Amino acid sequence: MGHKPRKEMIAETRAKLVAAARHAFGSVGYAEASMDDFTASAGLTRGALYHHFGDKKGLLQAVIAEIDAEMLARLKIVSARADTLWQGFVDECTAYIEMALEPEIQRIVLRDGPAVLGDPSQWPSQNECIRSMSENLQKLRDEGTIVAVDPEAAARVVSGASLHAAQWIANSDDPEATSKKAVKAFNLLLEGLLKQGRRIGRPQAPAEMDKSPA
Amino acid sequence: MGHKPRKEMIAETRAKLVAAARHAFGSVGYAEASMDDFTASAGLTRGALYHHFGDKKGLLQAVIAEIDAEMLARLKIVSARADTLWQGFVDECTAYIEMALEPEIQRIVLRDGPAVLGDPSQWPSQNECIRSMSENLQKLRDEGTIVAVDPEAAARVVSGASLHAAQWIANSDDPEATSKKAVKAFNLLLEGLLKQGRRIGRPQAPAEMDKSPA
DNA sequence: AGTTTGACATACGCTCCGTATGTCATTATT
DNA sequence: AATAATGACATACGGAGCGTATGTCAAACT
Repeated sequence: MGHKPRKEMIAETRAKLVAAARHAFGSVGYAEASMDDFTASAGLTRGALYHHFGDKKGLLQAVIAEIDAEMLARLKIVSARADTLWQGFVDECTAYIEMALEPEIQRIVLRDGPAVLGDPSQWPSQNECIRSMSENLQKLRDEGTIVAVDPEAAARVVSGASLHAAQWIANSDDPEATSKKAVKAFNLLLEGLLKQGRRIGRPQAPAEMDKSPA
Repeated sequence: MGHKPRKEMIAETRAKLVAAARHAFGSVGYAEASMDDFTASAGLTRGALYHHFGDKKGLLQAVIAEIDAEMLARLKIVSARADTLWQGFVDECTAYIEMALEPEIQRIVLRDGPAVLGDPSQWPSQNECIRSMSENLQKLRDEGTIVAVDPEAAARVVSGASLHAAQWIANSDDPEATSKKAVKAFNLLLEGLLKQGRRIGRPQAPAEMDKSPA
């Protein structure tokens, strides 16, 4: 039985390192994660890490890139199966909030990432989720659903809002109740983007997710 | 010539440590700031630091509390001199964005703080700015200007939006242009909170800051 | 005056990171 | 096919930084 080809072994090593780091970063945080420890847990040493990723930051970048790609894929699925563009956009935002509730994403991508690598808007992965959101907003603008606004600008403030909503929910004593309040407030903000008259009347009671404008 | 009373000397020492740490954290970041270095720059040693603040995190907390207090004071001034509650709220948000552009605030409070101390919503200083914003929103709701929404929820998503707007602006190649786009998008979101009909008609051209509803 | 308290400095050990070097298998060369 | 060269890792070493344990000295107390 032949050994696996070289390329595969290398890819496997990289994958093992990324997986081990992802677990360590996600559970104890970047600063507390010992390189000796988590490389050992992958059956390797720091030698491999420095060889493949240059340094600890480089590995964090790789981990974030991986998570970011997964997030993007999930978001695409969500927005693709909506009936209208607006509904897809709203659904995508909601999904974004839900993803930001996951501890791994919150810790690695949303907290340690910016602290270690600087502002996400400068990342090479360019926060793919923002791009996706921008594209949707661009279409909504062309379609005439939302007012004239810079798509990227809107995408950034919206993602900021959803991100904080998620963090608030995640750290809340009663995530269920908090989630309802946060999502409602968030949806109100989103409606600020809609053109005059497209906004539907809202009952005072906790409303269902708004149906998209025809 | 008498030496200063004991209490004053101690307070002075604490202040010197906080000031030195604030400068170090703000310029090179929390992780890169050497305790030996910045305590020495204050004419002290780590002994004083551990005595007064327990550890490096404790000092970061003190620094953030100080900055937070300053931010709150500035925001109160801004909102106090507005003609209407809504205008005050909008002004306060704008001021929040502008403050978030300051490197020291951005780095210490918005990036390193959450990474080291966890989610700001759990901080003892409780993010005083959020509280202030919540109070304003509560009044706006009582007044009937905005729709029924949980004030804290709205405050959190709004601060998240403004924060990301600020980071985007701060790291932009052309802060002037980016600022215009970001603030416009942000103001649109804010209008989502207004009651039906209170929303003013918006021209397509980059609008001035909206005048408050009567 | 003697005792106690507490504000700070000094000293020590430990962990962790980055680099420099070594080793062995795979690939390229002739 | 034999040798050279590359590259994927492991090992070894040095340095920095942090936390703690201990020491010192002045101020407050009795």
